[in-house]
Amino acid sequence: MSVTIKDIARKIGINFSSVSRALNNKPGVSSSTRALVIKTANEMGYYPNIHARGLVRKETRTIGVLIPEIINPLFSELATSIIETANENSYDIFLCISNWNPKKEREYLQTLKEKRVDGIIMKSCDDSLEKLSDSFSIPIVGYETWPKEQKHSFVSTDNIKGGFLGVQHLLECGYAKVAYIGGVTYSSTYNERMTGYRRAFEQRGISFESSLIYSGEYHMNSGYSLMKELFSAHRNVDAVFAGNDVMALGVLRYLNEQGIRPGTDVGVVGFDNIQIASLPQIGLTTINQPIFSIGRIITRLLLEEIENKAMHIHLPPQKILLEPDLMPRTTTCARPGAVHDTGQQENRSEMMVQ
Amino acid sequence: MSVTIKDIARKIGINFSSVSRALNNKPGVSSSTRALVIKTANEMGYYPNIHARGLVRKETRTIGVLIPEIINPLFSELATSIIETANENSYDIFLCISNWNPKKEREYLQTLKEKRVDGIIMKSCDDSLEKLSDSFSIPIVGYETWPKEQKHSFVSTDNIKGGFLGVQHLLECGYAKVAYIGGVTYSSTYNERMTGYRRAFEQRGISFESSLIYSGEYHMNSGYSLMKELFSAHRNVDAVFAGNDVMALGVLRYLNEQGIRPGTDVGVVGFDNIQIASLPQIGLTTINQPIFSIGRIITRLLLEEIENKAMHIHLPPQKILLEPDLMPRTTTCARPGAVHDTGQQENRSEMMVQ
DNA sequence: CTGAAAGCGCTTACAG
DNA sequence: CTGAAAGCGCTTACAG
Repeated sequence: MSVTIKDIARKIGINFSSVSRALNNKPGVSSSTRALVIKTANEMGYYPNIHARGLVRKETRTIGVLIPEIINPLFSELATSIIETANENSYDIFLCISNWNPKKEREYLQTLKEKRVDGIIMKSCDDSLEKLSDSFSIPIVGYETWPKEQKHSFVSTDNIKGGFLGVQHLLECGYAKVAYIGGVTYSSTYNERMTGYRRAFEQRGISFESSLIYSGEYHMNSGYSLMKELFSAHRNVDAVFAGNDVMALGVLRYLNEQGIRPGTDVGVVGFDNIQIASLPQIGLTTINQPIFSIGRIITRLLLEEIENKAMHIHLPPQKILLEPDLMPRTTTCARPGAVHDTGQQENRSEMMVQ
Repeated sequence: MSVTIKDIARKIGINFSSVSRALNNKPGVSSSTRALVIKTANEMGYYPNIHARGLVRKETRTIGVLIPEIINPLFSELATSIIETANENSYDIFLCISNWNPKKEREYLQTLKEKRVDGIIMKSCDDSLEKLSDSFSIPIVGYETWPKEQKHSFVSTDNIKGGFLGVQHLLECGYAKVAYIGGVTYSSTYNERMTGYRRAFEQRGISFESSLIYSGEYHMNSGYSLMKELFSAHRNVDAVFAGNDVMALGVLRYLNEQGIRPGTDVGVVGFDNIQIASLPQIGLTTINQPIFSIGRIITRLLLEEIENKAMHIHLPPQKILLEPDLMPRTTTCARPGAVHDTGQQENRSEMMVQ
């Protein structure tokens, strides 16, 4: 079928181990036979069998990436960034999509072990990994979610602070009844962003109403229907902190259908700062995650750990928290009687500056 | 390091070939030893080494997916659909992003060969594959772009018809000066969609102006700057057929900045029908590609070819062309004096119905 | 510099 | 039903 080093060796009339040495730039071959081997290999259309090589070298130059989805631009940007960084270091990517399904996540983790990837980058959608990861000799770096007992490094935006910044902004704008429309309850982001939400209230000495806290899924349709639900129960809500940008788009869609103006009538803040959020027609105020940096940092961290492991160096796991930023746009604006500076940078024309 | 079948065999005191048979549900082991093997394997935390297995079975249960990017929702939706279908058939995915770079594309193709993937799904960003694919014994199914000499199956939306539908719609709406702001010139989609553009003019007996044809990249920023360029050269242009939705978003952004109303002042039609296009704030008229079906069809076709190859069945390559659909929204509308039915379904309130 | 051998972890005919 | 052997395609000490 395919050409092997034995085929090449037979053709030239030398031992196949010399072919291997020649092809891998190892010492121990005369430059003349080396040249001949390379020439013949090209002529015969030879390319190495990575599995055979991996079997003896015990590395695959492949890293597994396990994320909940790829449709949300946050994750496609993360994946792009990871792939780029990995490729620069001649690693390839195995992509697994858990679809926010903890069971599927565990199955994939198993597959990645069997595929003998050199390392894993993952965003767990629950904490089920806690037990599983015990049996892991493969380096893993996590994004966002990580179990309490931290056995592996992970990188995340500071979700608590992000939630705090978003809700603080809404309160400073002068919105009075601020709801939280969060994503999946068993995800760490749901809880951390809610903690931020609470702290913003605490800081102002206001108590928040737990009846204004909703949860669903990190999808647009979920944002849409939760907003509908919220409004039919609490007509006087005048601001929403959404679990992420995609959900916020669903919220905006509902408001649009109802003829409710975002910003002026109801303030909306998202999370992630996906590209679409900055489109002038959308103008979604949101919390920025430096997702491209996150991808690079995670990948570099993982590659370091892979190298360290190969050299039998064991370093304690790292925890890297990145700063979120408030991106004020047109879905929030200062309201009559607002007391604080809103930090607004991209003002809408009708906005009141004090 | 890891547990192997030899470790298990040694522990139980049997030959490792029996362990293999037991673990793979092959006949030739007593049910009692089979049970013991499975139990012991679990206790020892055994999982098979896929590379060793692949080496002898000559399959990897992995398919390579080589696409230009993943940020454009069209491609993340395609990837999602491919991954789902592949997983249902217990295949995993190797993801490669060429970044619209023909050189990188060729390198990746090489990598995929070395990784011994069982098959490849690819969207080529140029026709360079024409030579390369000669040396291919791996089944490949293409999306969109394919070389003239068709040696492999491929699946595509009918881009010519799509271009035709979009521009026909603009002309029927009554727009007079319709520009084409296309993507990468060396991509097949650029050319096919332009062919559709031309045919729509021909059908009406109008000649089109080649000075209104622009090309750039399939990104938002490119749409933005090409629109700027177009407008500074031809102020009287009143409609744009964009190379894809992402470019159309850039066009809309520019119009928005200039205070030009899409639809009323300048008609805009995109291509792809990515989710965002249907947001009420965007309301982008576009050509739908049934991208989820495309992903399923491509993957199934590839899996069939992989099976056929294993059974030494050789079938001629297939060419599957899917129907595009016009999705009329608010970035186009019938203008005073328009002669034909526009087929508009989601009318904007100001729209004139005749 | 070159060849012969062992071995990576598995599967699969082949004997018994 | 079980064991011993060959082999998948490669790398890498070990002799010469």
